[in-house]
Amino acid sequence: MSKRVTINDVARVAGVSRQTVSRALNDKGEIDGSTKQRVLDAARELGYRPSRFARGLVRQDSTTIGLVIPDLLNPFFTEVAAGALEAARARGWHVIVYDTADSIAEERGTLEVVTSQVDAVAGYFSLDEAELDRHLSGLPAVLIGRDHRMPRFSSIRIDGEKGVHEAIDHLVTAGHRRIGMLDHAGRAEPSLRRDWFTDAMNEHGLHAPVVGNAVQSADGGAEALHELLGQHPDLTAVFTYNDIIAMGALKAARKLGKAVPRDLAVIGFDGLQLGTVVDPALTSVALDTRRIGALAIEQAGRLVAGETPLPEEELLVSAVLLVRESA
Amino acid sequence: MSKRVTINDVARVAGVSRQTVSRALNDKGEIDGSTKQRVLDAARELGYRPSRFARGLVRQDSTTIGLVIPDLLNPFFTEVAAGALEAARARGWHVIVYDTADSIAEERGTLEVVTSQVDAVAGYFSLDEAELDRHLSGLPAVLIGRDHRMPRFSSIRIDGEKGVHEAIDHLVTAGHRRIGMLDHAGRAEPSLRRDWFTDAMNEHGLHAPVVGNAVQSADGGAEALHELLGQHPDLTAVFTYNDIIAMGALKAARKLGKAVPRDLAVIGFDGLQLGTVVDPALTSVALDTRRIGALAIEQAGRLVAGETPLPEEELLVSAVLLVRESA
DNA sequence: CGCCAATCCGTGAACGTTCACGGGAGCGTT
DNA sequence: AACGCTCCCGTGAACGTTCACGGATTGGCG
Repeated sequence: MSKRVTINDVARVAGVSRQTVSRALNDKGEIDGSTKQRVLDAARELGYRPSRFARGLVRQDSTTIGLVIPDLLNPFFTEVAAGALEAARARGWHVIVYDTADSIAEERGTLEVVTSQVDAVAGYFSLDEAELDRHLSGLPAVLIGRDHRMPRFSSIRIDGEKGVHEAIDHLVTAGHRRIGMLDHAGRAEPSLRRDWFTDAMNEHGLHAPVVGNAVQSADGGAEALHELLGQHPDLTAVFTYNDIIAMGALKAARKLGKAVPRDLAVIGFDGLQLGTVVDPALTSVALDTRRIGALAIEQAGRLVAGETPLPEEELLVSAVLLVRESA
Repeated sequence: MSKRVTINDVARVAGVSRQTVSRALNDKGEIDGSTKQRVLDAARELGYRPSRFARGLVRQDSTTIGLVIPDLLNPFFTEVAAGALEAARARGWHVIVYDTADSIAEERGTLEVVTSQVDAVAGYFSLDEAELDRHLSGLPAVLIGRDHRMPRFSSIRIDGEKGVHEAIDHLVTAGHRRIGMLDHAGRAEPSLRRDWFTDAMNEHGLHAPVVGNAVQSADGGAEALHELLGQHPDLTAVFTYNDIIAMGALKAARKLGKAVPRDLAVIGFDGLQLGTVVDPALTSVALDTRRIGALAIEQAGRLVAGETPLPEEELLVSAVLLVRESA
């Protein structure tokens, strides 16, 4: 548990002053070549590493942003995170990733600790704004996929309406009439995506869409499709809450002896890269996931830097139909 | 670009001293209930947030570890990262994630910047130890999946030998004799996994194993299988460098009209959760990915905290055959 | 009334670095 | 010889917080 080696130790060993050591290490000018080398040698000798705290304290740059994600193992969030990391790297910012494990308790715990570690936070939150505000105590925050009422927040909006309409158009054009949906079983109320689906169906004069609920996993999707087809064997197409569920459905369909897309068309939501590894490749209402992550980071960074934030209309990510093989 | 609001501002507004503000915010004792409330109100009013730098400077706790990963979109590394995040959260440590985008240049850039932001680093590096050491300048480092020679490093060793032997045993028992491998095409030299494969084959008296090279992606795996089967149509089984490649191979096999595992058995490496969403579910030589990440973080954290590091034998992660459906 | 303890609060110092400024040495110019 | 310029280096201050200590006020008790 030895004391930390400081810049003064290096200075003493090299026979110079603090400032000269600082100059040597930061490649500032105003220093002789030979003394610079001497300082560098001394630093290496002593195993000196500058304290990031002391350094951060005096120069105000160095921004790090907290990225809060419900579940890194969910490929959707992985892609968002990847986009965020890329954007941050381009700007020289740092990202601390927090995985809340889909748990409210963990989310609270994360919020508790995050304020003292980052300059701003972005991500997926499920707490209401009042509680968020209370925990964050003034920390700039960017909410993804969710609108804000308090002006202190910023948000990245996801618009899937157009994409879902395209998907249903695509199915109807191909002759489908009996189209079901696999919503997710997580929250109490039906999802926004389900609303888009219902609207799109109504627009084609197709009513009473059949809906099943799936846990957010491939197995959940498989089970839900089983159940749904058990009740409504005449369905010729299904739209799912997301790609994970769709991939489960794909597998279940094959087990049931249904060829995709001939006997059953499947359209997912998210447009994951992963959709290409299954057979047939998944047709999906695609979101630009990397862009979502990049926008979130960009906005968060601007908020802390005091730059002019991105305008509302640029914070919108729209989905489009990505036709592959499953429909 | 207003000045930062400091603890002194809060103190002035609340009509107390710095120290009292500090006490109020950190739930220390020795403070009257009413003044504490007054301070808290003032802090909220002003939007005060303590500087993490100043705080970190004076109290020496708060460790953050850098996690360096070649490609977060690769599900294998995602699982490792998830394990790392979980372990870090349990310990109250923070993790800054760096994605080097599979590029040496980015890896160098990351190393350049990482030393000033974290207390230790863990992850996958492709630079040689000498250069690593030069860039890291004394920063504790844990190498994953790779042995170290310099005692200053620590490493998480991956042993796949037993698992690969199990895999080949499994195939041979099922009657397979003509078994090929899809190695990865990245580095110059053949992989360790290929060595294990060759050894296992030799043990069964099966020589001259046929090997193809695949880019690390599903498409790469598909292409490589095409090519391999083109040259050696009599193969009845393939072992692949990893699951991603295997999933591509799976898809390619189906396109070629080969049923898996009847006409062609496929065994991957990694044991990704993802292997269950494809059909048939992927048989694989499985690694405990979460444990890899957790061990890396644990060891890195111990190094910075000065705790006794984990002994060599605990830093070993062994692979075992995970039989699902594709073989 | 005097004393002690408990409770609450404030003041200097320290953490380790960079910034702003100043100063000395050496050399050339007038 | 005086001056100015360039090059190199050092000293005080500042960043914002917590720690260690000491002081003031109050209440209780003999």
